[in-house]
Amino acid sequence: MPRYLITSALPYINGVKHLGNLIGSMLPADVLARHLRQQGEEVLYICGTDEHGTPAEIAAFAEGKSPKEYCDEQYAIQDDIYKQLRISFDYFGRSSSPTNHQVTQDIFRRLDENGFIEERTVSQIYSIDDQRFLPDRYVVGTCPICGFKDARGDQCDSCGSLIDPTQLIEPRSAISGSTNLEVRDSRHLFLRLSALQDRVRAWVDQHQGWPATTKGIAYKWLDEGLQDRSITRDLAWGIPVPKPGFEGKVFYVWFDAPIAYVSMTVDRAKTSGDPEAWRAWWKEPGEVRYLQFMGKDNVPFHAVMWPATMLGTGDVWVMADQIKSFSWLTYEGGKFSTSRGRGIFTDTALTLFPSDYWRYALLAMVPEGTDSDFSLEGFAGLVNKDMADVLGNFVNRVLTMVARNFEGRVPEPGRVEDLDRELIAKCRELVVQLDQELRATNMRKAMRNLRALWVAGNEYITLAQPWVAVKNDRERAAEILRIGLELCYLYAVTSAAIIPDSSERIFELLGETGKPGAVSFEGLADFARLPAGRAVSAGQPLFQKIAPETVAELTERFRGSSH
RNA sequence: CGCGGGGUGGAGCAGUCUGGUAGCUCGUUGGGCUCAUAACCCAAAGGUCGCAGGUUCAAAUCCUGCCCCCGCAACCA
Repeated sequence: MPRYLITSALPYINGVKHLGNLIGSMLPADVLARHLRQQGEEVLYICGTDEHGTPAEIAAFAEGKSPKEYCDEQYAIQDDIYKQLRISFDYFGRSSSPTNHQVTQDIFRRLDENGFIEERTVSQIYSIDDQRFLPDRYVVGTCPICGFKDARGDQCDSCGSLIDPTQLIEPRSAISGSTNLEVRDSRHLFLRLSALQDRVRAWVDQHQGWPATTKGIAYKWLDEGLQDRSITRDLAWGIPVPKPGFEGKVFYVWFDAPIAYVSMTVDRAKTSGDPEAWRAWWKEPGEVRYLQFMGKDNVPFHAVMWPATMLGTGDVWVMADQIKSFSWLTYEGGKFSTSRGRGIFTDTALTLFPSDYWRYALLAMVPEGTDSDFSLEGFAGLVNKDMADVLGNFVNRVLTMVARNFEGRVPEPGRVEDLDRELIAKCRELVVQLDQELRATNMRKAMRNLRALWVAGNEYITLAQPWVAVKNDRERAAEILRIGLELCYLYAVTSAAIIPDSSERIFELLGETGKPGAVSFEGLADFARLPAGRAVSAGQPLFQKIAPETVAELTERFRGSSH
């Protein structure tokens, strides 16, 4: 039985992430991690913040802080949000940790020893007043083609032309606005991806089970031919390059970020008392099944660059078996935008509705394959219809009838009929399917399956008509309601990975002391979990509906500043 | 001719790789039920599968061309 290693693409440290970032990497990964643990599998789910690079340095500077201080604060904020969203990381680390410095430098040395590192001189814009080199996008000026005043150094946002920063008319620093710029030469180290291309392709060829998006992007890069890529930067905030002549330079964030998956595992091993425990996850390829989750923008790095890095070391590494990529979640038909305040971000989301509402709705609309659109109306529809009407109402109607007719206790088994047997057979089949879809990371299908289970329960109660039986056939009513309670138990267990809080709430109502997330699907549909006589409680409804006025108000509030 | 993804009943999506009665959720309409958060269950209506052409006994699915939308564009996370 393999061990399961799961990683979500590292969220960048700079600012709170939006709903699209959440559904595109962490939420599906969390569901898989929870589900596998629940089935008794050995799982390690790793994630953390990606902290290096120019944007972090500039954001820190803007707040008058050191990058370290800034990252410490931002890390705490993000960490707290993911806890509230019940993302069940086994470890949520940081790419700036001392361990990552060490691991990244070690891997670099191996690449260097193997001849995959090459020195080159590149010309870049240097800002004398900012005392730093400027990445292309941090140089702005007038577009030489269309005359747009605020064209960026890499591309003009107005006419779309690709430009070189040195072509800009009246170039200035995007950081300070200074026009005191010059072109300077700087020595950098390149990773010879061209020399690793064949190995990467051979590795990609071994993985036919990847989503079409992943394969498409990976082969696109390989078919165009991998270009050698600079892995160093003239920055202060990052991992120092351990090579004579490169003092004062750091690694490019995209070099050290994926390596941080390994480092974070090492950090976790250190804190757990067995410093060598990380090897079981990264050094024993045959024993581990490794699944990565990310938005499609991250695919080139996970399917091509990072594998090239690891293959280039010549060492044994666990590499991805599955690269599960997601498309974009648009917001009310357009893009989420931090600067325009358009869209809902995770911190705000948690102040509006409970975590489970977001988890359920986002997973039901997950952009698996094609882009999908988030609208508050759609969100409210899923919460109101699926959660409140179908699941919440089911639990409520069963518990209420038990409270009124059986003194709030689990009835003794009564007379069984064909209808019951059909329901049980159906549930058994759906539970097996749900397990299969979740393991295959088919989130949409899994969600449909889960909902089908809920509908099956409502259909059963409607046909069995316990409200009639309680009047004239008590033995039959007992069995129907006993099954109704068993269905509640089954719903708690099957939805534990999706909506963990609500799932636990159902267990509480059923008088269960354990956690639904610790109960495997094995034998779940036998309908014999609840002891007769057990007191259950008819509490408040599980979910509150979202009113149309609330939808209208929130739609207006998050529409953003311009159009 | 930059790259990738997409255009399927009112809305959001699956199906396209491996051609063969067009499927799911919501919404709408009708019926049932009345235990429950005016909830639940059943049924029906509604689509020339972006446009044009081609291959085939047969095309949403394969081929060619065109139109439109979204995202990305390698010192950008």
